[in-house]
Amino acid sequence: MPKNPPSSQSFPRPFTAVDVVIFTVIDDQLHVLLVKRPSGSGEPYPGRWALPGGYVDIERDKDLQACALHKLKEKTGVVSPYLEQLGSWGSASRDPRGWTATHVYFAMLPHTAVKPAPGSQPGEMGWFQVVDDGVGQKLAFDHDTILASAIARLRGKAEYTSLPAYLLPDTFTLSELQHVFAVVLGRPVDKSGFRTRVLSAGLVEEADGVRTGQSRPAQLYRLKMPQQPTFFPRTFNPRKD
Amino acid sequence: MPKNPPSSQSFPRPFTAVDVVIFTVIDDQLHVLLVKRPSGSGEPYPGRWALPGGYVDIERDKDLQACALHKLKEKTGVVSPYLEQLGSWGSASRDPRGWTATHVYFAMLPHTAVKPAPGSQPGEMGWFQVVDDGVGQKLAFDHDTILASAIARLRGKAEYTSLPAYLLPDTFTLSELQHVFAVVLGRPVDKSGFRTRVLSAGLVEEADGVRTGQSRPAQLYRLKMPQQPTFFPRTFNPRKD
DNA sequence: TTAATAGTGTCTATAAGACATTATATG
DNA sequence: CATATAATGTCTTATAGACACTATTAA
Repeated sequence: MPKNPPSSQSFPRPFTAVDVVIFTVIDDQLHVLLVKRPSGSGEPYPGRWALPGGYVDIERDKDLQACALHKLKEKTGVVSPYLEQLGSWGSASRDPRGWTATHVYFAMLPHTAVKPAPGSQPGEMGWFQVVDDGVGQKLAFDHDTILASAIARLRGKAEYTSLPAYLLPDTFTLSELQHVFAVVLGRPVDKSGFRTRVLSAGLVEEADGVRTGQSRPAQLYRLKMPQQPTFFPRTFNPRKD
Repeated sequence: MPKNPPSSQSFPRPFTAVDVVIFTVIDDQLHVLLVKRPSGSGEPYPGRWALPGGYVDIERDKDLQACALHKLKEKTGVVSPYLEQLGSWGSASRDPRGWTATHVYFAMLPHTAVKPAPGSQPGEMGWFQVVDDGVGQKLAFDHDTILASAIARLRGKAEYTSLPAYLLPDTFTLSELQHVFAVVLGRPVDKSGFRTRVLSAGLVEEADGVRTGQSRPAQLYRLKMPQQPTFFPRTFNPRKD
């Protein structure tokens, strides 16, 4: 990062922001968390829904990921979610307040882990169902584009990694796991093939206990290595006839 | 990106930079372009090698990608390379001059396309062979980490996409294509399987002419859709015996 | 004619897709 | 016993891997 006014560095700097795309599954549907833009004067996109985020505070945030985790905890109470970087968007035109670059993170949570934020007003924040490549309404800034990119990433990675597993609580049955893959992929997933795939990849290990219901109880499992997603040797590849 | 001093926005802002990891193949080896840090007083990491890049100029650069393309053209003369975003790195500590976030791009070029930059001194810029996860020496800033991440991305994507094809000129033989995959993956690639894979994925189409040499001439091919990489239905998966 | 590389064919291994069958719980 | 879902089994198909074989050029 070379040649710029040595010692002074007084040239104008863009704004630096962090936004977080937070996914969860509610009632068997993929949802994303949005917050309402404030309506004060001078505020861009007043009243519009937007991804949770904000400017980097160089006093408080030691790095970008810490900033993202902070915003995530603020909105959901969740401390260690699955979090990966999605990308960054920066241009002169995306924010009327000036040249802004935002670093976007991508989080996945079981809905059971979310605690309503204590100090927040109802109506300022909400879970929106994901339909196709968005939430069916225009968002603030370029957040439509960013959200579409996050959805594409999630669906794409669901074809060859274990990502959707992070939408479930710590223990789950194989049927629940299969179901959350089907929800993310938007198509049915074959049971037998799915089980072989998951078990032979060493994605899960048995946990104590079973899930009881109206029928035969199901074995509980947990992720063997929750720190990082597992890569399957092949993508899902349904026959096209 | 909400709630901050309305109207004023006079809080301190991080520096915003763009760096570019530029890969090419020289003499059958993967190489990356590095530039030497200036040695003036107040300059961080004087004399060290670093990724080409620099601060975003909000007057000149309309967005991050334009900034990356500008830096790429400046160093190599190349105008439309394969370019994708790698990620961003930002923290209080990665640059002694202050809180800095850099947006890193990832480019791939045929070495034949590179024109020596007109105004640059020799010794200020060089192609370094990639060995394992770096270039065998400590780089400026956190550029070791960034470079390792870029190498991992390239090798990883070579397992299931056509990315390495962007290291070749417009037309190439299937043997040349197979060879550049072997160079990137760091292991031999079977000829027959590779050809079926490439041809049935519709990655390439025949171009006019053949490559002549000491033996049977080889058909030339070109990428069918150079705008975006092709995804193969499976990863490479050599038997482990 | 030989060397060298281009290009094809054959066989096997792996894992997914489709779908049928068996197992085990509740009511 | 009926029902529901868990769990497993069977058969087919797609594609990679290994490697042998044929084709076509130059020297």
